[in-house]
Amino acid sequence: MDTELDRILSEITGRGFRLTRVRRAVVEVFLQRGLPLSAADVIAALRPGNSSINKTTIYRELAFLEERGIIKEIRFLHERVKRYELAGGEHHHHLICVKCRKVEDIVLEGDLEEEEQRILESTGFRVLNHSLEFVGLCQGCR
Amino acid sequence: MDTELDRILSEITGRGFRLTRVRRAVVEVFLQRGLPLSAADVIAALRPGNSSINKTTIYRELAFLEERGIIKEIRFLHERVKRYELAGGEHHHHLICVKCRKVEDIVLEGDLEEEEQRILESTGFRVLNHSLEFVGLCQGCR
DNA sequence: TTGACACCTGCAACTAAGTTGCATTACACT
DNA sequence: AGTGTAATGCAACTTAGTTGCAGGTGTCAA
Repeated sequence: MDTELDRILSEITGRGFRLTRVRRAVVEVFLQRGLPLSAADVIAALRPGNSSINKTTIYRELAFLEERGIIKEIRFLHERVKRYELAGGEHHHHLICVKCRKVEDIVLEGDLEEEEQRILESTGFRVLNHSLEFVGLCQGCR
Repeated sequence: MDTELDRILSEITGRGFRLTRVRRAVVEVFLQRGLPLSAADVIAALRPGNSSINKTTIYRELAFLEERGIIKEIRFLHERVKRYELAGGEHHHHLICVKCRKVEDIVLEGDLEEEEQRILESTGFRVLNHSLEFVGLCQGCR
């Protein structure tokens, strides 16, 4: 876990960027939570220890980490807020419980490769990326 | 095409709701465009002929049509606005071109039934709904 | 055809999420 | 320790959508 933190931090410094108090804290929050977080989530997570963080800083930090490919943006259906999760893990999707709002990761068996190939052949559209999420009831809420 | 309009309008009146100027106009816009529209799109489409439509009315009308299952909400990755499209058509997904922003409908061959069954078995999560979109380059932009 | 009532509409003011400009602070390197 | 640039904080702004309320209009019954 901490090796993962070190890996990310040295990826940042290795490319000549500064390792600031806020930057380190934001990355740590993503590692601790392991789930998609909004700017508000990050701010709430940092508030207890660090009361003076500004929302502008967090928004800019999230943009910074996204541009460097350390986190990536995701949006959930029917939600207005941007969320981010750590990039670089295994390719997965999300299960979102409509009742308790819990989010789980899911790795599909057959991924969408064949569908994307078929789309290219039938329409000429070259898929670069897809977004897939499942909405329903988690085990506890059924 | 007009039979489809009639079908929707009589679905509205049949359930005891009024058929107003704005309501009819909004449904017509969705039928004409046949693609996901934001509130701003609808307003822009109605402005030429009908300069006095208010954005509040459009937002409320979209909520009305959604509650009655006539349109449904969709959100595209990296977009902040809500979009809606007519419900009731064949189950499909969207291809969104990153370059020209054009949107095409796509019907998948094998749909996600088996995956959803597998998810239920392995995690206990009952999928009610999914959202899937493909981002890439359309034939014209490649 | 008219009247009445509930639904619909428009306006203004508000909220939430995110963004921008600018002055100040603090990393990291010498 | 000093310096330059990246990072930060504050305030003001933007965009998308929402709410309260007063007034208007479609529909149904008489």
